[in-house]
Amino acid sequence: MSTAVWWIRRDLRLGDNQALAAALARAEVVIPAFILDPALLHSPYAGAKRVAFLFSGLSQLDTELRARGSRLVVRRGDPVAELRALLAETGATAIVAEEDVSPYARARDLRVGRELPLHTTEGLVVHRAGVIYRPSGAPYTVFTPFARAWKALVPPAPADLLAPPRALSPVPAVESLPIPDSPALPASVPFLAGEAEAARRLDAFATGDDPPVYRYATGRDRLDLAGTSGLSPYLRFGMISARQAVVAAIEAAGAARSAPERQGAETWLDELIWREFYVHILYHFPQVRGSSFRPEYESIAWENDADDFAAWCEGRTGYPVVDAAMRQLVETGWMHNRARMIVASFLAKDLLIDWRRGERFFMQHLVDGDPAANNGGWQWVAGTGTDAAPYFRIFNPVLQGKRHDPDGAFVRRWLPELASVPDRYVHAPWTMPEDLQRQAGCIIGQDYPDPIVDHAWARERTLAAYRQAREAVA
DNA sequence: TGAAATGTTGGGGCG
DNA sequence: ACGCCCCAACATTTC
Repeated sequence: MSTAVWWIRRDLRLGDNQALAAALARAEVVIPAFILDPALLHSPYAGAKRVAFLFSGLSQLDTELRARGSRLVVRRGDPVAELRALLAETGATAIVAEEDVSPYARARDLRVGRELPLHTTEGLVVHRAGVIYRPSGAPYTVFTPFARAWKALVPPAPADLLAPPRALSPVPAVESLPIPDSPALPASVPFLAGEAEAARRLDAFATGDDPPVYRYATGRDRLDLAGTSGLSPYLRFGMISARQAVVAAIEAAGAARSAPERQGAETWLDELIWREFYVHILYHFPQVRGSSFRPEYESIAWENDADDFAAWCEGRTGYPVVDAAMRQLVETGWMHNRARMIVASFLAKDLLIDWRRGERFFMQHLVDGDPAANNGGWQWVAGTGTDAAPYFRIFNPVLQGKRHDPDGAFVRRWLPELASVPDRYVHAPWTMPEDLQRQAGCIIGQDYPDPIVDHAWARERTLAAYRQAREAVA
Protein backbone atom coordinates (compact mmCIF):
# COMPACT_ATOMS: atom_id res chain seq x y z
CA MET A 1 0.00 0.00 0.00
CA SER A 2 1.55 3.31 -1.03
CA THR A 3 0.91 6.32 1.13
CA ALA A 4 1.25 10.04 0.45
CA VAL A 5 0.73 13.12 2.57
CA TRP A 6 -1.46 15.89 1.16
CA TRP A 7 0.13 18.85 2.88
CA ILE A 8 -2.59 21.49 3.11
CA ARG A 9 -1.50 25.13 3.44
CA ARG A 10 -3.83 27.49 1.64
CA ASP A 11 -5.89 25.06 -0.42
CA LEU A 12 -8.67 24.18 2.02
CA ARG A 13 -10.92 22.48 -0.51
CA LEU A 14 -11.71 19.10 -2.00
CA GLY A 15 -13.03 20.41 -5.33
CA ASP A 16 -10.61 21.36 -8.10
CA ASN A 17 -7.63 20.64 -5.94
CA GLN A 18 -4.60 19.72 -8.03
CA ALA A 19 -2.48 18.83 -5.02
CA LEU A 20 -5.09 16.42 -3.70
CA ALA A 21 -5.56 14.95 -7.16
CA ALA A 22 -1.80 14.46 -7.54
CA ALA A 23 -1.62 12.77 -4.16
CA LEU A 24 -4.49 10.46 -5.09
CA ALA A 25 -2.86 9.62 -8.39
CA ARG A 26 0.37 8.77 -6.64
CA ALA A 27 -0.77 6.73 -3.67
CA GLU A 28 -3.58 4.50 -2.46
CA VAL A 29 -3.68 6.09 0.98
CA VAL A 30 -3.71 9.87 1.24
CA ILE A 31 -3.18 11.59 4.57
CA PRO A 32 -4.58 15.14 4.65
CA ALA A 33 -2.35 17.08 6.99
CA PHE A 34 -2.19 20.63 8.26
CA ILE A 35 0.78 21.85 10.26
CA LEU A 36 0.28 24.70 12.70
CA ASP A 37 3.50 26.60 12.05
CA PRO A 38 4.49 28.86 14.97
CA ALA A 39 6.60 30.97 12.62
CA LEU A 40 3.44 31.93 10.76
CA LEU A 41 0.96 31.96 13.63
CA HIS A 42 3.14 34.25 15.70
CA SER A 43 4.48 36.42 12.90
CA PRO A 44 3.99 40.19 13.23
CA TYR A 45 1.87 39.88 10.09
CA ALA A 46 -0.53 37.32 11.59
CA GLY A 47 -4.05 38.44 12.39
CA ALA A 48 -6.39 36.95 14.97
CA LYS A 49 -9.46 37.18 12.75
CA ARG A 50 -7.69 35.55 9.83
CA VAL A 51 -6.32 32.78 12.04
CA ALA A 52 -9.81 32.19 13.41
CA PHE A 53 -11.16 32.00 9.87
CA LEU A 54 -8.43 29.51 9.01
CA PHE A 55 -9.21 27.31 12.02
CA SER A 56 -12.90 27.41 11.23
CA GLY A 57 -12.05 26.43 7.65
CA LEU A 58 -9.95 23.50 8.88
CA SER A 59 -12.89 22.37 10.92
CA GLN A 60 -15.17 22.51 7.89
CA LEU A 61 -12.61 20.65 5.82
CA ASP A 62 -12.32 17.96 8.49
CA THR A 63 -16.09 17.51 8.38
CA GLU A 64 -16.00 17.12 4.59
CA LEU A 65 -13.12 14.67 4.86
CA ARG A 66 -14.91 12.58 7.49
CA ALA A 67 -18.01 12.41 5.29
CA ARG A 68 -15.74 10.67 2.77
CA GLY A 69 -14.08 8.26 5.17
CA SER A 70 -10.96 10.31 5.81
CA ARG A 71 -10.00 12.94 8.37
CA LEU A 72 -7.65 15.84 8.88
CA VAL A 73 -4.38 15.27 10.70
CA VAL A 74 -3.22 18.35 12.60
CA ARG A 75 0.28 18.83 13.93
CA ARG A 76 2.13 21.74 15.45
CA GLY A 77 5.76 22.66 14.99
CA ASP A 78 8.45 23.11 12.42
CA PRO A 79 7.19 21.72 9.10
CA VAL A 80 10.36 19.76 8.38
CA ALA A 81 10.29 18.01 11.73
CA GLU A 82 6.56 17.37 11.68
CA LEU A 83 6.51 16.07 8.14
CA ARG A 84 9.50 13.87 8.75
CA ALA A 85 7.76 12.38 11.77
CA LEU A 86 4.55 11.92 9.82
CA LEU A 87 6.37 10.07 7.04
CA ALA A 88 8.08 7.83 9.59
CA GLU A 89 4.85 7.08 11.43
CA THR A 90 2.82 6.29 8.33
CA GLY A 91 5.36 4.95 5.89
CA ALA A 92 4.32 7.63 3.44
CA THR A 93 6.78 8.07 0.61
CA ALA A 94 5.69 11.41 -0.80
CA ILE A 95 4.38 14.81 0.25
CA VAL A 96 2.22 16.72 -2.21
CA ALA A 97 1.37 20.38 -1.77
CA GLU A 98 0.02 23.31 -3.76
CA GLU A 99 2.85 25.68 -4.48
CA ASP A 100 2.96 29.05 -2.75
CA VAL A 101 4.98 32.15 -3.55
CA SER A 102 5.49 34.22 -0.43
CA PRO A 103 9.16 34.50 0.53
CA TYR A 104 8.50 32.59 3.75
CA ALA A 105 6.61 29.84 1.95
CA ARG A 106 9.27 29.44 -0.70
CA ALA A 107 12.09 29.23 1.81
CA ARG A 108 10.09 26.75 3.87
CA ASP A 109 9.29 24.56 0.88
CA LEU A 110 12.89 24.67 -0.28
CA ARG A 111 13.94 23.49 3.16
CA VAL A 112 11.35 20.71 3.19
CA GLY A 113 12.22 19.70 -0.34
CA ARG A 114 15.90 19.38 0.45
CA GLU A 115 15.25 16.82 3.15
CA LEU A 116 11.96 15.17 2.24
CA PRO A 117 10.19 13.97 -0.93
CA LEU A 118 8.10 17.10 -1.55
CA HIS A 119 6.18 17.51 -4.80
CA THR A 120 4.40 20.77 -5.51
CA THR A 121 1.54 21.38 -7.91
CA GLU A 122 -0.13 24.36 -9.50
CA GLY A 123 -3.36 25.81 -8.21
CA LEU A 124 -2.61 29.05 -6.41
CA VAL A 125 -3.19 30.91 -9.66
CA VAL A 126 -4.57 29.93 -13.04
CA HIS A 127 -1.38 30.68 -14.93
CA ARG A 128 1.52 29.86 -12.70
CA ALA A 129 4.20 32.40 -11.91
CA GLY A 130 7.12 31.64 -14.19
CA VAL A 131 5.23 30.92 -17.42
CA ILE A 132 4.38 34.45 -18.58
CA TYR A 133 7.25 36.57 -19.84
CA ARG A 134 7.72 39.57 -22.06
CA PRO A 135 9.19 38.91 -25.49
CA SER A 136 12.53 40.06 -24.05
CA GLY A 137 12.36 37.27 -21.49
CA ALA A 138 11.87 39.63 -18.55
CA PRO A 139 8.85 39.29 -16.30
CA TYR A 140 6.01 41.73 -16.80
CA THR A 141 5.92 44.62 -14.36
CA VAL A 142 2.96 46.47 -15.87
CA PHE A 143 -0.56 45.13 -15.48
CA THR A 144 -2.09 45.81 -18.88
CA PRO A 145 0.45 43.91 -21.02
CA PHE A 146 0.54 41.20 -18.36
CA ALA A 147 -3.23 40.82 -18.57
CA ARG A 148 -3.05 40.71 -22.37
CA ALA A 149 -0.46 37.93 -22.24
CA TRP A 150 -2.46 36.13 -19.54
CA LYS A 151 -5.60 36.23 -21.67
CA ALA A 152 -3.71 34.97 -24.72
CA LEU A 153 -3.01 31.71 -22.90
CA VAL A 154 -5.52 28.87 -23.11
CA PRO A 155 -8.32 29.81 -20.73
CA PRO A 156 -9.46 27.28 -18.15
CA ALA A 157 -12.65 25.48 -19.16
CA PRO A 158 -15.34 23.90 -16.99
CA ALA A 159 -14.04 20.49 -18.07
CA ASP A 160 -10.68 21.29 -16.49
CA LEU A 161 -12.19 21.61 -13.04
CA LEU A 162 -11.49 18.57 -10.91
CA ALA A 163 -14.48 17.05 -9.15
CA PRO A 164 -14.10 16.46 -5.43
CA PRO A 165 -13.34 12.81 -4.67
CA ARG A 166 -16.43 10.86 -3.63
CA ALA A 167 -14.60 8.68 -1.17
CA LEU A 168 -11.18 8.67 0.44
CA SER A 169 -9.14 6.01 2.11
CA PRO A 170 -9.16 5.89 5.93
CA VAL A 171 -6.28 7.60 7.64
CA PRO A 172 -4.11 5.30 9.75
CA ALA A 173 -3.90 5.97 13.47
CA VAL A 174 -1.40 8.75 13.96
CA GLU A 175 -1.03 11.47 16.48
CA SER A 176 -3.24 14.46 15.67
CA LEU A 177 -4.00 17.59 17.63
CA PRO A 178 -7.52 18.90 17.90
CA ILE A 179 -8.25 21.81 15.58
CA PRO A 180 -7.87 24.90 17.78
CA ASP A 181 -11.15 26.58 18.60
CA SER A 182 -9.49 29.74 19.81
CA PRO A 183 -9.42 32.46 18.78
CA ALA A 184 -13.08 32.15 17.88
CA LEU A 185 -14.31 33.80 14.71
CA PRO A 186 -16.12 36.91 16.01
CA ALA A 187 -19.77 37.24 15.07
CA SER A 188 -18.91 40.63 13.54
CA VAL A 189 -16.88 38.93 10.80
CA PRO A 190 -19.28 38.51 7.88
CA PHE A 191 -17.68 35.36 6.47
CA LEU A 192 -18.50 31.76 7.25
CA ALA A 193 -15.52 29.58 6.52
CA GLY A 194 -15.55 26.64 4.18
CA GLU A 195 -15.78 25.37 0.66
CA ALA A 196 -19.57 25.09 0.69
CA GLU A 197 -19.99 28.73 1.65
CA ALA A 198 -17.49 29.76 -1.02
CA ALA A 199 -19.45 27.81 -3.64
CA ARG A 200 -22.70 29.37 -2.47
CA ARG A 201 -21.23 32.86 -2.78
CA LEU A 202 -19.76 32.20 -6.20
CA ASP A 203 -23.10 30.89 -7.37
CA ALA A 204 -25.01 33.85 -5.96
CA PHE A 205 -22.58 36.35 -7.47
CA ALA A 206 -21.94 34.97 -10.92
CA THR A 207 -24.61 32.52 -12.05
CA GLY A 208 -28.30 32.53 -12.74
CA ASP A 209 -30.54 34.82 -14.73
CA ASP A 210 -29.42 38.26 -13.60
CA PRO A 211 -26.41 37.84 -11.32
CA PRO A 212 -24.76 40.75 -9.49
CA VAL A 213 -21.59 40.28 -11.56
CA TYR A 214 -23.48 41.92 -14.44
CA ARG A 215 -23.55 45.15 -12.45
CA TYR A 216 -19.98 44.81 -11.23
CA ALA A 217 -18.42 47.31 -13.63
CA THR A 218 -20.63 50.11 -12.35
CA GLY A 219 -21.38 48.94 -8.84
CA ARG A 220 -18.03 47.71 -7.59
CA ASP A 221 -16.78 51.13 -6.53
CA ARG A 222 -19.78 51.98 -4.40
CA LEU A 223 -18.95 51.81 -0.71
CA ASP A 224 -22.60 51.85 0.28
CA LEU A 225 -23.70 48.91 -1.87
CA ALA A 226 -22.76 45.22 -1.87
CA GLY A 227 -21.42 45.25 -5.41
CA THR A 228 -18.36 43.04 -4.96
CA SER A 229 -18.07 39.27 -4.96
CA GLY A 230 -17.13 38.88 -1.29
CA LEU A 231 -14.90 35.98 -2.28
CA SER A 232 -11.51 37.30 -1.21
CA PRO A 233 -11.18 35.33 2.08
CA TYR A 234 -12.12 32.15 0.22
CA LEU A 235 -9.57 32.74 -2.51
CA ARG A 236 -7.02 33.57 0.20
CA PHE A 237 -7.37 30.12 1.77
CA GLY A 238 -8.23 28.23 -1.36
CA MET A 239 -11.75 27.41 -0.23
CA ILE A 240 -12.40 28.15 -3.87
CA SER A 241 -9.76 27.70 -6.55
CA ALA A 242 -8.57 30.51 -8.77
CA ARG A 243 -9.66 28.35 -11.71
CA GLN A 244 -13.19 27.98 -10.39
CA ALA A 245 -13.52 31.75 -10.09
CA VAL A 246 -12.03 32.44 -13.51
CA VAL A 247 -14.23 29.81 -15.17
CA ALA A 248 -17.27 31.43 -13.58
CA ALA A 249 -16.20 34.87 -14.85
CA ILE A 250 -15.68 33.56 -18.38
CA GLU A 251 -18.99 31.70 -18.35
CA ALA A 252 -20.82 34.78 -17.09
CA ALA A 253 -19.26 36.88 -19.84
CA GLY A 254 -20.36 34.29 -22.40
CA ALA A 255 -23.91 34.19 -21.08
CA ALA A 256 -24.30 37.97 -21.00
CA ARG A 257 -27.07 39.35 -23.19
CA SER A 258 -25.87 42.90 -23.42
CA ALA A 259 -22.61 44.81 -23.60
CA PRO A 260 -22.88 46.23 -20.07
CA GLU A 261 -23.52 42.76 -18.65
CA ARG A 262 -20.51 41.38 -20.46
CA GLN A 263 -18.47 44.35 -19.27
CA GLY A 264 -19.39 43.51 -15.69
CA ALA A 265 -18.09 39.96 -16.01
CA GLU A 266 -14.95 41.10 -17.82
CA THR A 267 -14.19 43.72 -15.21
CA TRP A 268 -14.43 41.05 -12.54
CA LEU A 269 -12.11 38.84 -14.58
CA ASP A 270 -9.63 41.72 -14.68
CA GLU A 271 -9.75 41.93 -10.90
CA LEU A 272 -8.98 38.22 -10.69
CA ILE A 273 -6.07 38.82 -13.06
CA TRP A 274 -4.80 41.61 -10.76
CA ARG A 275 -4.59 38.93 -8.09
CA GLU A 276 -2.54 36.75 -10.44
CA PHE A 277 -0.38 39.74 -11.40
CA TYR A 278 0.66 40.40 -7.81
CA VAL A 279 1.44 36.71 -7.27
CA HIS A 280 3.75 36.97 -10.27
CA ILE A 281 5.34 40.14 -8.92
CA LEU A 282 6.03 38.58 -5.54
CA TYR A 283 7.43 35.48 -7.22
CA HIS A 284 9.81 37.40 -9.45
CA PHE A 285 10.61 40.24 -7.05
CA PRO A 286 10.44 38.81 -3.51
CA GLN A 287 12.29 41.86 -2.20
CA VAL A 288 9.08 43.93 -2.58
CA ARG A 289 7.94 42.38 0.69
CA GLY A 290 10.40 44.56 2.56
CA SER A 291 11.35 47.37 0.25
CA SER A 292 10.11 49.65 -2.45
CA PHE A 293 9.96 48.12 -5.94
CA ARG A 294 11.22 51.47 -7.23
CA PRO A 295 14.54 52.15 -5.54
CA GLU A 296 14.17 55.91 -5.94
CA TYR A 297 11.42 55.86 -3.34
CA GLU A 298 13.40 53.95 -0.74
CA SER A 299 14.67 57.22 0.70
CA ILE A 300 11.40 59.05 1.32
CA ALA A 301 11.61 61.05 4.55
CA TRP A 302 8.50 59.62 6.20
CA GLU A 303 6.98 61.61 9.01
CA ASN A 304 5.87 58.44 10.88
CA ASP A 305 4.08 60.37 13.61
CA ALA A 306 2.89 57.91 16.27
CA ASP A 307 -0.25 59.87 17.18
CA ASP A 308 -1.26 60.17 13.53
CA PHE A 309 -0.76 56.45 13.05
CA ALA A 310 -2.88 55.66 16.10
CA ALA A 311 -5.64 57.97 14.84
CA TRP A 312 -5.59 56.20 11.48
CA CYS A 313 -5.70 52.73 13.07
CA GLU A 314 -8.57 53.68 15.35
CA GLY A 315 -10.62 55.57 12.79
CA ARG A 316 -10.46 59.05 14.29
CA THR A 317 -8.70 61.11 11.63
CA GLY A 318 -11.65 63.46 11.21
CA TYR A 319 -12.18 62.35 7.59
CA PRO A 320 -15.38 60.27 7.66
CA VAL A 321 -14.67 58.00 4.73
CA VAL A 322 -11.28 57.09 6.19
CA ASP A 323 -12.61 56.58 9.70
CA ALA A 324 -15.63 54.55 8.62
CA ALA A 325 -13.45 52.22 6.56
CA MET A 326 -10.92 51.72 9.35
CA ARG A 327 -13.63 50.96 11.88
CA GLN A 328 -15.15 48.49 9.44
CA LEU A 329 -11.76 46.81 9.03
CA VAL A 330 -11.07 46.46 12.73
CA GLU A 331 -14.56 45.22 13.50
CA THR A 332 -15.26 42.93 10.56
CA GLY A 333 -11.86 41.98 9.12
CA TRP A 334 -12.86 43.25 5.71
CA MET A 335 -12.74 46.51 3.80
CA HIS A 336 -14.04 47.45 0.37
CA ASN A 337 -11.25 47.66 -2.20
CA ARG A 338 -12.06 51.27 -3.02
CA ALA A 339 -11.84 52.09 0.68
CA ARG A 340 -8.50 50.28 0.90
CA MET A 341 -7.13 52.66 -1.72
CA ILE A 342 -8.57 55.68 0.05
CA VAL A 343 -7.23 54.85 3.52
CA ALA A 344 -3.89 53.74 2.09
CA SER A 345 -3.51 56.99 0.18
CA PHE A 346 -4.42 58.87 3.35
CA LEU A 347 -1.80 57.06 5.43
CA ALA A 348 1.02 57.35 2.94
CA LYS A 349 0.24 60.68 1.32
CA ASP A 350 -1.73 62.71 3.84
CA LEU A 351 0.02 61.51 6.99
CA LEU A 352 3.31 60.70 5.26
CA ILE A 353 3.60 57.45 7.16
CA ASP A 354 5.62 54.58 5.69
CA TRP A 355 3.32 52.33 3.65
CA ARG A 356 4.90 49.29 5.33
CA ARG A 357 3.17 50.21 8.60
CA GLY A 358 -0.16 50.21 6.85
CA GLU A 359 0.66 46.98 5.06
CA ARG A 360 1.35 45.30 8.39
CA PHE A 361 -1.77 46.72 10.03
CA PHE A 362 -3.88 45.42 7.15
CA MET A 363 -2.31 41.98 7.53
CA GLN A 364 -3.12 42.04 11.23
CA HIS A 365 -6.80 42.68 10.57
CA LEU A 366 -7.83 41.45 7.13
CA VAL A 367 -9.49 38.05 6.96
CA ASP A 368 -8.39 37.95 3.32
CA GLY A 369 -4.89 39.32 4.07
CA ASP A 370 -2.60 37.91 1.41
CA PRO A 371 1.11 38.76 1.20
CA ALA A 372 1.12 39.23 -2.57
CA ALA A 373 -2.09 41.19 -3.09
CA ASN A 374 -1.70 43.28 0.06
CA ASN A 375 1.86 44.25 -0.71
CA GLY A 376 0.99 44.96 -4.33
CA GLY A 377 -1.92 47.14 -3.35
CA TRP A 378 0.06 49.16 -0.84
CA GLN A 379 2.98 49.73 -3.16
CA TRP A 380 0.56 50.71 -5.89
CA VAL A 381 -1.05 53.38 -3.76
CA ALA A 382 2.23 54.60 -2.28
CA GLY A 383 3.58 54.98 -5.81
CA THR A 384 6.57 52.82 -4.96
CA GLY A 385 5.48 49.68 -6.79
CA THR A 386 5.18 48.08 -10.19
CA ASP A 387 2.81 49.83 -12.52
CA ALA A 388 2.11 52.10 -9.60
CA ALA A 389 -0.02 55.15 -9.28
CA PRO A 390 2.34 58.07 -9.94
CA TYR A 391 3.63 59.80 -6.82
CA PHE A 392 1.50 62.84 -7.50
CA ARG A 393 -1.74 60.88 -7.61
CA ILE A 394 -3.15 61.75 -4.22
CA PHE A 395 -6.71 60.89 -3.29
CA ASN A 396 -8.83 63.64 -1.82
CA PRO A 397 -10.79 61.86 0.93
CA VAL A 398 -13.70 64.29 0.68
CA LEU A 399 -14.12 63.91 -3.07
CA GLN A 400 -13.71 60.15 -2.86
CA GLY A 401 -16.37 60.01 -0.18
CA LYS A 402 -18.82 62.10 -2.19
CA ARG A 403 -18.18 60.09 -5.32
CA HIS A 404 -18.36 56.59 -3.92
CA ASP A 405 -20.75 57.08 -1.00
CA PRO A 406 -23.03 59.78 -2.40
CA ASP A 407 -25.72 59.63 0.29
CA GLY A 408 -23.29 59.05 3.14
CA ALA A 409 -24.94 55.74 4.00
CA PHE A 410 -21.58 54.01 4.35
CA VAL A 411 -20.01 56.58 6.68
CA ARG A 412 -23.16 56.80 8.79
CA ARG A 413 -23.22 53.01 9.13
CA TRP A 414 -19.81 53.10 10.85
CA LEU A 415 -19.90 56.55 12.40
CA PRO A 416 -23.24 56.85 14.19
CA GLU A 417 -22.19 60.27 15.48
CA LEU A 418 -22.77 61.53 11.94
CA ALA A 419 -26.29 60.11 11.75
CA SER A 420 -28.04 63.49 11.65
CA VAL A 421 -25.41 65.43 9.72
CA PRO A 422 -26.95 66.61 6.44
CA ASP A 423 -25.78 64.84 3.28
CA ARG A 424 -23.92 67.84 1.94
CA TYR A 425 -21.67 67.98 5.02
CA VAL A 426 -21.36 64.30 5.84
CA HIS A 427 -18.00 63.85 4.10
CA ALA A 428 -16.56 67.14 5.42
CA PRO A 429 -18.36 67.70 8.72
CA TRP A 430 -15.90 70.38 9.91
CA THR A 431 -17.35 72.70 7.27
CA MET A 432 -20.73 72.56 8.99
CA PRO A 433 -21.85 75.89 10.50
CA GLU A 434 -21.97 75.82 14.28
CA ASP A 435 -25.74 76.03 14.60
CA LEU A 436 -26.07 73.05 12.28
CA GLN A 437 -23.54 71.14 14.36
CA ARG A 438 -25.70 71.70 17.43
CA GLN A 439 -28.83 70.78 15.50
CA ALA A 440 -27.23 67.55 14.24
CA GLY A 441 -25.93 66.68 17.70
CA CYS A 442 -22.43 66.51 16.27
CA ILE A 443 -20.07 69.15 17.58
CA ILE A 444 -16.80 68.91 15.69
CA GLY A 445 -13.90 68.48 18.07
CA GLN A 446 -16.20 66.93 20.63
CA ASP A 447 -18.58 64.37 19.14
CA TYR A 448 -16.43 63.81 16.07
CA PRO A 449 -12.77 64.81 15.70
CA ASP A 450 -11.41 67.79 13.84
CA PRO A 451 -9.39 66.68 10.81
CA ILE A 452 -5.94 65.70 12.10
CA VAL A 453 -4.35 67.17 9.00
CA ASP A 454 -5.33 69.68 6.33
CA HIS A 455 -5.50 67.83 3.04
CA ALA A 456 -4.28 70.65 0.80
CA TRP A 457 -1.30 71.29 3.05
CA ALA A 458 -0.52 67.57 3.39
CA ARG A 459 -0.63 67.16 -0.35
CA GLU A 460 2.06 69.77 -0.83
CA ARG A 461 4.17 68.23 1.91
CA THR A 462 4.00 64.82 0.25
CA LEU A 463 4.75 66.13 -3.23
CA ALA A 464 7.85 67.79 -1.80
CA ALA A 465 8.95 64.64 0.07
CA TYR A 466 8.55 62.44 -3.01
CA ARG A 467 10.21 64.99 -5.24
CA GLN A 468 13.14 65.14 -2.89
CA ALA A 469 13.49 61.35 -2.85
CA ARG A 470 13.51 61.30 -6.67
CA GLU A 471 16.07 64.01 -6.92
CA ALA A 472 18.33 62.39 -4.35
CA VAL A 473 18.70 59.43 -6.71
CA ALA A 474 18.90 61.39 -9.96
C1' DT B 1 -8.07 52.58 -10.22
C1' DG B 2 -6.80 61.61 -9.19
C1' DA B 3 -6.88 66.22 -8.16
C1' DA B 4 -5.72 70.90 -8.65
C1' DA B 5 -4.25 74.59 -11.48
C1' DT B 6 -4.56 76.74 -15.60
C1' DG B 7 -6.51 77.65 -20.13
C1' DT B 8 -10.47 78.14 -23.38
C1' DT B 9 -15.04 78.92 -24.80
C1' DG B 10 -19.49 80.76 -24.99
C1' DG B 11 -23.83 82.44 -22.98
C1' DG B 12 -25.90 86.04 -20.57
C1' DG B 13 -26.13 90.33 -17.77
C1' DC B 14 -25.40 94.95 -18.15
C1' DG B 15 -23.99 99.67 -19.20
C1' DA C 1 -26.71 96.88 -30.96
C1' DC C 2 -22.35 96.48 -29.09
C1' DG C 3 -18.50 95.56 -26.12
C1' DC C 4 -17.17 94.23 -21.75
C1' DC C 5 -17.13 91.34 -17.90
C1' DC C 6 -18.33 87.36 -15.25
C1' DC C 7 -18.42 82.74 -14.72
C1' DA C 8 -19.92 78.08 -15.57
C1' DA C 9 -18.56 74.31 -18.30
C1' DC C 10 -15.28 71.93 -20.38
C1' DA C 11 -10.41 70.90 -21.83
C1' DT C 12 -5.60 70.74 -20.98
C1' DT C 13 -1.65 70.78 -18.22
C1' DT C 14 0.74 70.01 -14.10
C1' DC C 15 1.82 67.82 -9.90
